[in-house]
Amino acid sequence: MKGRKINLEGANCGIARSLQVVGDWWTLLIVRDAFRGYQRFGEFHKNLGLAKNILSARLKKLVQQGIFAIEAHPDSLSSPRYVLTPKGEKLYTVLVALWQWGEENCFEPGEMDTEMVDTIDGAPIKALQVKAADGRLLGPRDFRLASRLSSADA
Amino acid sequence: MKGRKINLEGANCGIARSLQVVGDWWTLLIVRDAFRGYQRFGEFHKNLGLAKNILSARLKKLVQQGIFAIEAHPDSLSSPRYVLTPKGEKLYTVLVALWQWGEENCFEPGEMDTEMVDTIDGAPIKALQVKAADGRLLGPRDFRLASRLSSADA
DNA sequence: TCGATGGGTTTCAAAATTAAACCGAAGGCT
DNA sequence: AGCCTTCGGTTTAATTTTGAAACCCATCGA
Repeated sequence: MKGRKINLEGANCGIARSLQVVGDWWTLLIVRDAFRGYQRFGEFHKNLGLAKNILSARLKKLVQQGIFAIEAHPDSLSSPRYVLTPKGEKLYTVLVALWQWGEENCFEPGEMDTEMVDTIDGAPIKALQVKAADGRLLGPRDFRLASRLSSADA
Repeated sequence: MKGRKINLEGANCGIARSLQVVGDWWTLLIVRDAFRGYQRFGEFHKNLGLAKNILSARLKKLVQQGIFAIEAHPDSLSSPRYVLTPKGEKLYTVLVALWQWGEENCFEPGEMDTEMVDTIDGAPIKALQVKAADGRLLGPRDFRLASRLSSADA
């Protein structure tokens, strides 16, 4: 995946396309921090501890791809702020999914000391669930990929 | 992120932990293909077009981390099969989230010709939604990270 | 037995990541 | 004004990772 390219097979797949955008090391952590309220280069840098040139490259790429927009703070010529665009904000579902999977599968019970809570009432948010069109809960093997056009697939 | 390590700050975060496991290039595509039914080294290799040494390294890591298990096909000494463990299968929510984000944000309207459908009735699955404990729909800015222990945070 | 597959490992070049040094602009202080 | 610090990067050089291709070996089929 050297040149940020994926073979053609995958390019037609939503997952592959998403990963082309946010599959880089650090990228989703930068986005996560943006949700935490970070906006400035130095904030991301200090919090994540990644090399500045890499952060610079990632932010540049993310701005190009419309995940972040640069806000050149209007009231002064101060340093640029990187703010999530609506497209970037929509990644929250991905972050929640990763958070939940990590919480369930990558921590000792009771090890994790933070949680995602509802801003309004402070209650933990509900676990994400994959559901069928009619609302049935779907498990890991209850869905498949199907061709939308042409014949109704096998 | 060179040595597959994340700084301490992030290590306490479910997202960071998840990415330590599945944040590598190719990894989630390998998992995706596993959901498609691929099990053999050569299948992943041919379909993804990644270098064999990298595939080898990824599979090894994923097996170690309990995402895949090796099934040494019982009825013969044939080649190993890489099958998802329950832990690996639970990644489907992450894949669905990435799929949906990609579909909405990385394709021209009508460009994508596949979809995720319910195995039972073939209907497209419902869009994932982040919800509050009480069922309210939560938007990108309607949640935050909170400390679980100690004082009730600011 | 011979060639072809499958499933890797080894090797080496190309590319990405890193840490650290450097740089210019803006702000604060005296 | 001069000086120092901070911020937001870029540049450079060393280290890692990745990728492509070559190679290995066990099994399979004829």
